[in-house]
Amino acid sequence: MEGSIAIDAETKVHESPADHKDELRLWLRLLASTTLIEREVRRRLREQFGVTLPRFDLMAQLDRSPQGMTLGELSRRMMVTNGNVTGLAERLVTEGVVSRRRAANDRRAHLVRLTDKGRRQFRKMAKAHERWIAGLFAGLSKREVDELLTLLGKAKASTRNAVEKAR
Amino acid sequence: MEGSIAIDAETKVHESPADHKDELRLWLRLLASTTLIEREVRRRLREQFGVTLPRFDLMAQLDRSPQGMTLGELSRRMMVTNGNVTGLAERLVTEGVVSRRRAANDRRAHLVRLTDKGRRQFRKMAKAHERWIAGLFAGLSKREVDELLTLLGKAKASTRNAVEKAR
DNA sequence: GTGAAAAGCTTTAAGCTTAAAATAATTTAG
DNA sequence: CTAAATTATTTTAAGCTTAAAGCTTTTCAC
Repeated sequence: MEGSIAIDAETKVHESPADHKDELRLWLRLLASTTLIEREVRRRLREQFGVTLPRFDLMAQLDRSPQGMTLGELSRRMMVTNGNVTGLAERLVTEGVVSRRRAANDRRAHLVRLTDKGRRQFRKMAKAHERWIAGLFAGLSKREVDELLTLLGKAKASTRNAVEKAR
Repeated sequence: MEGSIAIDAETKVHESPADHKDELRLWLRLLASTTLIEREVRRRLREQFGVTLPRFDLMAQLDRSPQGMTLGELSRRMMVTNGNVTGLAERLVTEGVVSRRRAANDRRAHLVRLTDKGRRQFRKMAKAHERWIAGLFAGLSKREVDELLTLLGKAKASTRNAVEKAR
């Protein structure tokens, strides 16, 4: 059984440009799942807290670093460009939820961190956010959540590896 | 077996604000995986074809509908707002890869479709795109790809269900 | 048929995001 | 020590994206 399947797959590879439909479907489904959740989270953050997702994300990073973080580190963790973080942080400073000052040792770098107000606001939002996410995944068993975690971990590793090689 | 697990879960809910860390980790990992792939695809589309991801996405939808599609249908399939599609389509019409005309029966609606030039361009990009995706997932076995497809299908269903209820 | 509601689309204003180029400070090579 | 390379960040221009408000056309209830 398994043998014949493998042979079929091999045969296909040789008789025509390999078909990668399953991988393509996987990518489309991954993207759709993410978009669906992201859209809902965005909506609730706006309606219930009047905040945007990027701002919430930035605050979430800072919440884990009480001592603050440089803009560069923020942009790496958020997987967005430097310029993006510059503008986002600026708006959050204006709002008074983030503070910003020069780094002690390196005069190029700037440290940002949550203000007390920012931390209070974030903690409140984070609690709701965690409940929302649990609710959105409520149709999955604990086992399925674990499997997804594992498989997505592999997918991430595979992607990183391929991206690495492509350079 | 199932009973005891259910009781544990219940107990947790009562003794402390339920902890949903695994679901949260799952969401963060899902988002990270998607972002990683999306960033790479975006980069290659730009470098190798001088096209943006949203434009590629729009063309991909149209490629499946030779008879054309209304802007509303496009926006639903792409999971973006109407206004977004209006602008995107406009730029693609200017480029000459998409055509646009009033619908025959409904004078509110506009049908867009790929021009011959657009279709040729898209097909070329789509081939490369399919290879890229296969390459990014090359570290996964066929079995793992299938499992991910299944689990993500469940995740999508779970999300849709939760979003539905929340209204 | 007529008025109200819904559907399809566009416009607007604001904010997000990127790539690329520029500036300034630090590190490294020789 | 000095020139070159690297690092941290900002700026710019272009495009993407959204929510909300508005316009036009169609559908629905009566």
